[in-house]
Amino acid sequence: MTEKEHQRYRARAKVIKALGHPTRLFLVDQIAHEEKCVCELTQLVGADMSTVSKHLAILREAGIVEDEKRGLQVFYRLRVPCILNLFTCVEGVLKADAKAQAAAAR
Amino acid sequence: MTEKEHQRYRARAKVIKALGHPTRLFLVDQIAHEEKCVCELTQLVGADMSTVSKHLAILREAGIVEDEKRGLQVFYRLRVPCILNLFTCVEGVLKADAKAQAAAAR
DNA sequence: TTCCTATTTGCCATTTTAGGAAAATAATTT
DNA sequence: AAATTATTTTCCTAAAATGGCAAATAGGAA
Repeated sequence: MTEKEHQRYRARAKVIKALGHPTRLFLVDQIAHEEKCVCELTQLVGADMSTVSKHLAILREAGIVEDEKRGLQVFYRLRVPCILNLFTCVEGVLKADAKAQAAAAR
Repeated sequence: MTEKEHQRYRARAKVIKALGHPTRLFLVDQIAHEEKCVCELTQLVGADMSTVSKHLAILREAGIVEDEKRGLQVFYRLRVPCILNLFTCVEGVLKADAKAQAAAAR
């Protein structure tokens, strides 16, 4: 792997890694169809607001979501909708797992 | 987020997290179209074989790749081709980033 | 201004991840 | 059987990620 290649894979990995956390996946799902403020997301997640804020910051820095401040609140929305296709694929992996396990048990 | 939901998101995150590393993304790319043995992948990556083996194990445990031992060698291949679509989406994120940066600089 | 609310940031303890070196396994070859 | 090759596992250390609490920041309302 050349240095240039490595750099490219690092950039890609940063985006994917940002999605590699249960809470952040949940957040992406929550704002998939309509923007929501941190306060609402905090309630939905059920963790400290600072924790949720930091998760959102990671998604923002990865370029997956964008934010907009209106009054006191900050609203987050999905920036790249194709992310949702990813979920379909991941479900495919999990389904293949279930099938393989069933076959192994047979 | 209920416990059941959390469990579901954790399973999904495990799959995605497995992809969230430069070397593992590179490995997936390398075996995308034809299986390769650990020895060949080790040379391509340019790291310790034990390191590469461990990365492959993470991908296997996530259900993304599968392995087959033939003689002394172990060959790895992609198990879920839709993973490759993900790369397209990630490139989209990176491209959107570049565009936004260009706009901000203007 | 002062108070209140929403959000982010800094700090800290804990856990997880990464990667190399060496040892352990496994299948071939001599 | 002994030596060789490919791979995995174990051990260990360094680095990064997590998450809550408290403090800082920012905007709006009294």
